[in-house]
This record gives sequence, C-alpha cells and structure tokens, in this order.
Amino acid sequence: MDTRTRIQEVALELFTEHGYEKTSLREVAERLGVTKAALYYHFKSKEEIVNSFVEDRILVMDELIRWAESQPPGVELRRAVLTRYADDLFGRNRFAVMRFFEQNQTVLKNLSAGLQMRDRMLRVARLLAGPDQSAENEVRAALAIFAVHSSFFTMRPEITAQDRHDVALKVAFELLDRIAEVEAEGEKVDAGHR
Amino acid sequence: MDTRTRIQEVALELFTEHGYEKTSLREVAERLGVTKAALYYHFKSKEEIVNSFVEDRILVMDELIRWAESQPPGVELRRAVLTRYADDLFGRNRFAVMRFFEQNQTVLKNLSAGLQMRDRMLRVARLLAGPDQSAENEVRAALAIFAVHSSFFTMRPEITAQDRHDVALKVAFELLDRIAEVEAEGEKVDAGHR
DNA sequence: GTCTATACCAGGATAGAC
DNA sequence: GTCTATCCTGGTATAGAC
Repeated sequence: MDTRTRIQEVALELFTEHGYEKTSLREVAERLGVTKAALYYHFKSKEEIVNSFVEDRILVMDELIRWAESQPPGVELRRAVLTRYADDLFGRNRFAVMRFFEQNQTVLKNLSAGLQMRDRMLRVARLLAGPDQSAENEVRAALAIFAVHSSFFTMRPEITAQDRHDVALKVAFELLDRIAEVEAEGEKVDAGHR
Repeated sequence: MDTRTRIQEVALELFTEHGYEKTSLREVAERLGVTKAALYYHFKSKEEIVNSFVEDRILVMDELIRWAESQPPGVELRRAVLTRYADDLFGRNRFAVMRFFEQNQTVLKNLSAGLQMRDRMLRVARLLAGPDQSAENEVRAALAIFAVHSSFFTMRPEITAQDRHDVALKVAFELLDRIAEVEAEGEKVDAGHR
C-alpha cells in the first residue's frame, strides 16, 4: 500500500483514539517508520490529512441532500431521509470516519472539514424540521439526527450494531412523526383563522 | 478582585471562545497583564484552572442526584428531575461554564473535570431511563437531556432564553412521557405471561 | 505571599540536502 | 520521496526579586 494511504489510516486511527490535538505528527510518523518531515511531503499540514479522509463523507452527504430535495415532501420522505442518512454515513464499516467526528467535535469547528460537514448536517436538519420554522420542530429534527449518531456511543456495548441501528431509528421516527403531527395541527389552526 | 478569580474568568472566556487546547496560557496571562509564571503560582497546571471553575457544577449535580434518589419514582419525578437539571445547571446566567462544556467535549474526556461531569450525567440519564434497562428508553433519556443542552446552540439566535428553556423541556417531556408509556406496556406484557 | 526572568522540552511547520 | 536541521510557539519548572 502506498505511503499516502498508510498515513491516512494511521492518522484516522490515532486522531479518533487519542483526539486530533493530542496526537502529534511525530507519533504518526514513528508508527510508519518515517520522520515528521516525510508526512509533509504527502500533506500540506495536519489539517490536510483530516480533509483527505473526510472529503468522501461530504460527497455522500451532498448526494443525499440533492436526492431529498428532488422528492415530494411528507412523512415518508422524512423517514426515508433519516434511514438513508444512517445507512450512507454509518453503514458497511464506514463509521470509522464518523467516530472520528464524534470524538473531535470541538476541533472540527476550526477545521474546514468540520465546517463543511456541519453545514450539510444543518441542511438535513432543516429538511427534517419542515417548512413551518417552529423552534420545537427544529429541536425534534436535531434530536432525530442525534439519535442516529448517539446510537454508536450512548448504548451499552453488548448491544449489536443492528440493534443500535434499529433502536435509534425507532426513537427517531417517533420524533419525525411528531413533527408531522404538529405541522398538521398548525395548518388546521391557520385554516380556522381564515 | 483578586488575581486568582480574574484568571478563572479570563480563562473560562477564552477556553470557551477559542477552545481549551487552542488557548495558550500566554494569552491568558497577557490579557491580565502578568506573565505565564504568575498563573503557575495560583494554579498547578492548565487543567487545574478548569477544575477550579467546574467543581461548583459538580456539587450542584451531586445535590440533584441525591435529591432525585430520595424521591418516589414516577412520571412526575422524571419531569421534575429534568426541570431542576435545566434550572440548576443553566439558570441565572450560570451557563457560562456549561457553554465551556459544550465547546470542549473532546478535551474533557482526558480531563478529570470532564470525567466527573460525564459520570454525573450518566447517572441522571439512568434515573430518567428508569429500571427497565431497555435500549430504547436509554436513548430517549439521553435525548431528553441533550434537548436541554441543545437548547443553547441548536435554535436560531432570535429566540429568547425563556423560549429556549420552554421549548427544550416541552420536547424533552414528550420523550420522558414516552418512556413511562413503554414501561407500562412492558409490565402489561409481563403480567400476561404469568 | 505574589510575581518576574529564564530555561527546558515537545509539537507544527519549512528549507534544503540527498 | 525521504531526511536533517532549524524555527517558533506552548506547557511546565524553578530560582529568586519584592
């Protein structure tokens, strides 16, 4: 395997395990049997290493958002968006990068990769919250997304990946359905006022 | 005001604004017109500064947990615990420290203050999730707590503090009530099996 | 008891040799 | 494509001034 890929793998592992800031490039280099300066041949900076393995997740999110915006809105779409969100981002052992995100939320606020990911998540949240712009539906949407993420670190370790997935979506769907209920009530009130 | 207190104030502000790791002690010292070494007279280390202003919040949490464990369980207690959680931790402009927590989740995993706070939050979560130990109720409890925290950064800025508080608790109560519902259903099933 | 001066070592980054 | 040497900044430690 080429050095560039090996750097990405080792960095992702250490950044996730010990945190981005607490991982020195010397550690990464030593684990690969090279010097710090060698890393700087392959990547412009420490941050660039992060960008390189996050890029892919951003593209997946963009694809999801583009698809969601092309569909007719409704309860079914909300559920479908969140299901796809969970499967695309965390499915098939792809969650290594997502675990990195969970473990490094703070730093990511100052990293371009983090800001881009944040932006995508906000757009998904807005899709789920619907057009009524109520604060409570925004909270419900945020919690639904958080349920999916939390399924990887909130639950007890003996629970299987499949169960985590199913439980997270079950609770999240309750929140999404409640959003739709509140929307419907709001429209009834509007109609009554006319 | 004495230097020790001023160090705490400036450090809390900078640690929250720019992050714990990205804030150097030189910055803190300069802002106070002293040298780095002066800080080391008042605090053993950078981490000690954090401990000093988090201590207080830990005591508040301990008090809340002790009280909750002395009360008869039920739906009402859950709501009361979460209400008190929100008021004790975030009330009366006390949320500066909580904002520090939100902004520094990663580092706090390696800091004693963070581990202690984490431990308290887990215990509150267990109280809210109830005795049935189901994964879905654990998720609901975690989300209810997260709703309170998120109320300070998820919602749009034009929403008042009072509204944030109310909306967060409203959504959180729906989750808590659902926990109780699921518990009741579980007991019915148990009874049917006997 | 409160602080300054100074030094040490580790971490990110760069220039230039091979 | 990789290394040595070097720079600057950051956390930490200590000696000593007032």
